[in-house]
Amino acid sequence: MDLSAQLTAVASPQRMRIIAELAHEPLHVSELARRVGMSRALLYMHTKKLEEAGFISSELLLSDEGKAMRQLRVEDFHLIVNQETIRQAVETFQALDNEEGAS
Amino acid sequence: MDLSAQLTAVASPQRMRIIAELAHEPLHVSELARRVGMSRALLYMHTKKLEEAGFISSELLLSDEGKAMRQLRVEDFHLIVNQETIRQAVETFQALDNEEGAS
DNA sequence: CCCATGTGTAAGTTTATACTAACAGATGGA
DNA sequence: TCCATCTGTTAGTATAAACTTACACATGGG
Repeated sequence: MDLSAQLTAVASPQRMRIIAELAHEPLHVSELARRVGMSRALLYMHTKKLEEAGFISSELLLSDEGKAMRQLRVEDFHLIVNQETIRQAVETFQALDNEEGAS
Repeated sequence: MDLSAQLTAVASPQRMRIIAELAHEPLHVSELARRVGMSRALLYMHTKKLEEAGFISSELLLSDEGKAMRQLRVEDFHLIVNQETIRQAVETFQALDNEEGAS
């Protein structure tokens, strides 16, 4: 997962809101949807991006009533964005472009 | 300029490429367009976003031949993205939402 | 005068992202 | 059985971002 994709995933205010909410405590999908005020379908798209970028993780649990629930939690992460890290990221995806073009 | 807007501005691979190029040396618009391989019109949109977010700055100069040229250069910046900075950013734009709603 | 270089910008198209509505299935309790 | 809760997913729409094309204008040199 390159820096650009990670930043794209985290740049959205809605997804920041999700991270902030989960940083307070892990929650299952429906409860999170209520707290941030969005549909599960939409939340699903956002959490999918966050999970692919490594910001959150999910685990299937059984609640006390025996119902399956997906619990979401925040992963530890620490991104630094400056000239140096950007230069490195650009070198990385230029290398990837060369591989594709060389076939 | 909030964190979300800054991250949105810098998350694009094309804009990262522009920053990396300008980090090497300041350039005028047409020269930068040639190096990154895009039209001036498109470059204008990208540099506008980068300038609004504070990543680059521009200055109108006169070249040796007396032609007006806009020189672009990278500003110093250092963004940190973790649970703490995201939590702060979310508080900030929730406060803004309240101001709007209170009118 | 015309051409090459530089500047900015408006208008339209295309593509990606965000979002809504609707479906299908499971469990436990009244 | 029916209702409330939970899960996942598809298909369509609406909005935003990215990109192209084309214009207008300035300077210096052949």
